[in-house]
Amino acid sequence: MSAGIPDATIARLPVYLRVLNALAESGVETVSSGALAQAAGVNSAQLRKDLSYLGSYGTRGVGYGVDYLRVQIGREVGSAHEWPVLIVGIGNLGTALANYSGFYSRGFRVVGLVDPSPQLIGREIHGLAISDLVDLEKVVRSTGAVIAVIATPAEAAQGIADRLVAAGVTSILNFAATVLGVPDGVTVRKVDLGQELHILAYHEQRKSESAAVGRKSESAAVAGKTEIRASRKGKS
Amino acid sequence: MSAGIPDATIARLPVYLRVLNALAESGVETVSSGALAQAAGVNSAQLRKDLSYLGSYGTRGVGYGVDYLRVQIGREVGSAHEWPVLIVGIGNLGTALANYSGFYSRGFRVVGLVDPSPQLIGREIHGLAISDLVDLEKVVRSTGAVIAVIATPAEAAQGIADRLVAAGVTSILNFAATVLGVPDGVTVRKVDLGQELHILAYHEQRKSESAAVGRKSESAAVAGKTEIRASRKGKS
DNA sequence: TTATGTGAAAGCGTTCACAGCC
DNA sequence: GGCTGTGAACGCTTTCACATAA
Repeated sequence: MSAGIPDATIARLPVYLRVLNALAESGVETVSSGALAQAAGVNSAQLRKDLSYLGSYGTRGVGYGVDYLRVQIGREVGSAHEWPVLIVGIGNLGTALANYSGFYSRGFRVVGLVDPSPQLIGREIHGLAISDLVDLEKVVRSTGAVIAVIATPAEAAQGIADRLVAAGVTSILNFAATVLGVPDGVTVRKVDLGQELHILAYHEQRKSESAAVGRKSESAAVAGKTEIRASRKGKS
Repeated sequence: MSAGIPDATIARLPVYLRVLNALAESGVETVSSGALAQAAGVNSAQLRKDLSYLGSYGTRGVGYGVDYLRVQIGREVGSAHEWPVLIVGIGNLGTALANYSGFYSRGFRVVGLVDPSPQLIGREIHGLAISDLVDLEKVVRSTGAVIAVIATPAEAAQGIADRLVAAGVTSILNFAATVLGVPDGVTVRKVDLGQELHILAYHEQRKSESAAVGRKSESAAVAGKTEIRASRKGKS
């Protein structure tokens, strides 16, 4: 069954898929959960549990068939479905997103670029012309996009979100530094580029603090959980 | 005490700070947890719990002093500390990050930009010239940066990470689509721009599936957890 | 014997609900 | 009376540990 897969797992599936693709290119035919997990940077139990949500695609005592698993994950990841995506705000970030090849390989198609700047309107990125912000609703309707990315300044974000929702968009990825209010039934995910850096800085500070303590009393610092290893994303 | 604040809380503090700054500008002197929480897009209990990690800075029956709370959060968020940050890979994403004002307001200073492209070397962003990748170690040492951002293609990321670590960097924010191996004591956080979009698409698919079911049997769809509301970030 | 698949335990983070203080 | 601060409950995620199957 493919019902109720946790968000955390959904987020990792594309990573597994990328590793599997690399393995397939190297001619590897079978892979164990341990090897796959290491390549993907996760615990092997986690990998097995993640895959178990999709079904039992491994062989006990052997491992997973690389090609078979690629197909299975691919189905879930949505190579099946091609999602048209609209990007609003074609500054540096919006341009980076429009150029981002990672979207394409996951089944996303950037079908619309919107910006209010006269210097940008009409310019093309990968053959797609930037539309005027005043035509936002028109672009949403003509492309049929239900997923949109907001990469505008914070001040503009709420107004654009309102217009997107009114035009039929039901999922928004928000890069603007503001909290968006949307009606029920619309999903918003917020990405804050500063946030991640901020968490790093916090740990960095704690590292240097405990190092300072360590100089005073060696044992105390090393005890009480050293736990400063390479960490992965929490995320959600 | 400021020991062991959860990552999730650390990630939200800057949001609170931004809201408080806006309130202060509007001349508001006191704010309740409910009002602040709403503006920040979180549950009021969550906000109170988050603030309780910093200390007891509110007044029961009254609320929080806007200015006082700004100072307290500001201390924790690191306006105290100015973090020099290095960005490697000045493509669209790297440029977007170099221009991102959100870093500055959180106490980060972009002190180095590095790229191998001859077309980019020497160009300036906000008065900071792009250095040659071959001088990476030199830049790390001269700037004293311990935090670096990797915004390069996936193939280059691991090699650059190795060089950064060897040069003394201990925290890396990785935008490249690859898992970085680093020694103990070095922290890596990975940001995958496709991942967030991917989670949105998964929910979008489930929305349309349950809508289809809804057309067949109205009650079944609405029962069993409608739970499609505006969601926030899971973080990690 | 080997490696998967999965209940059970542990760990985190969020939310509830109310005691405590102004 | 009102709002903060927080123990307890809840839910989601990760990890352990082992039964299960090749």
